[in-house]
Amino acid sequence: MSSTYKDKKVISIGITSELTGLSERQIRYYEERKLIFPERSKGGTRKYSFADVERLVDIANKMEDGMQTFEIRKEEMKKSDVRDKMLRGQLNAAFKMRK
Amino acid sequence: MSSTYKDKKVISIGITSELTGLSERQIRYYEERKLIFPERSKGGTRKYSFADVERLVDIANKMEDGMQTFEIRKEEMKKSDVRDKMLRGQLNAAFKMRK
DNA sequence: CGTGTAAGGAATTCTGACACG
DNA sequence: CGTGTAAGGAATTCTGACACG
Repeated sequence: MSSTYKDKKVISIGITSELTGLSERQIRYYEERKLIFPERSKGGTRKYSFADVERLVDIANKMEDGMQTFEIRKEEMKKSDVRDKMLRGQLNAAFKMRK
Repeated sequence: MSSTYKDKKVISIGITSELTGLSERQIRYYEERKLIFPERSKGGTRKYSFADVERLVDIANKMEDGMQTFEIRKEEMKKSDVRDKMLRGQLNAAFKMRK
C-alpha cells in the first residue's frame, strides 16, 4: 500500500539470520515448509524483505510456543481465506449495486 | 526518527548496484571519495541502507549534471554545517531562557 | 577524474545428505 | 519433526593495480 521499503526483497540470508536470531538452516527449513517465500538472485541466492524478517520473528515465537510448521501454515491459509471471502463479498455488493 | 527500515544497513553491494543502476566500481569509488558510508560485515562485505540507495541515486544525478565528487562532498558539508549552526542556535536560545 | 577490467583470494550461499530424536 | 553439521561447489565480494583520458 504505502511506498515504504518494507516489501522489497533485498536482504541476504546471512543478514536475515542476524536480524531474526534464527540460523540459516532454520530459515531455509521454514521455506521448505512453505512458511516464507524469498526471491532469488540470478545466481540463486535468497533475498528477503523486512516484512519477511518480521514474519520470521513471528514464526520463531510460534515455534517456541510449541506450534508445528504445518499449524502455522494452516493458520496463514485461514487468514488469506478470510481475506478472499471479504473481497468476494465486496465485489458481490458492488455488483448488486450496479443492477 | 521514525521506526522504519530506511536506515538499516542490510543491502549488499550487488543488490545496491541493481537498485541504483550504478556499477559496483562506481559505488566503491564514491565511498573512497567520502560520499557514502556503508557498514561492514565481520567478513568485510559492504552493507547499505535504503537511505544510502537514495543518496546514491542523488549522487548519480549530480554526476550526470557534470558535478565532481569533491563538489558533491562540499555541498554535503555545507548542509551539516547549517544544521550544526541551527542546533547551536537552539541550544543557545534555550540557555538564555534559563537565566 | 571517473570508470572498466582481469587477477587472486576470501567470504557467503547453495544443495543433498547423514545424524539425532 | 526440526535442526546441526561436514562436504563440495558455485556465486558474491574484496583489494590493489593497470588502462584510458
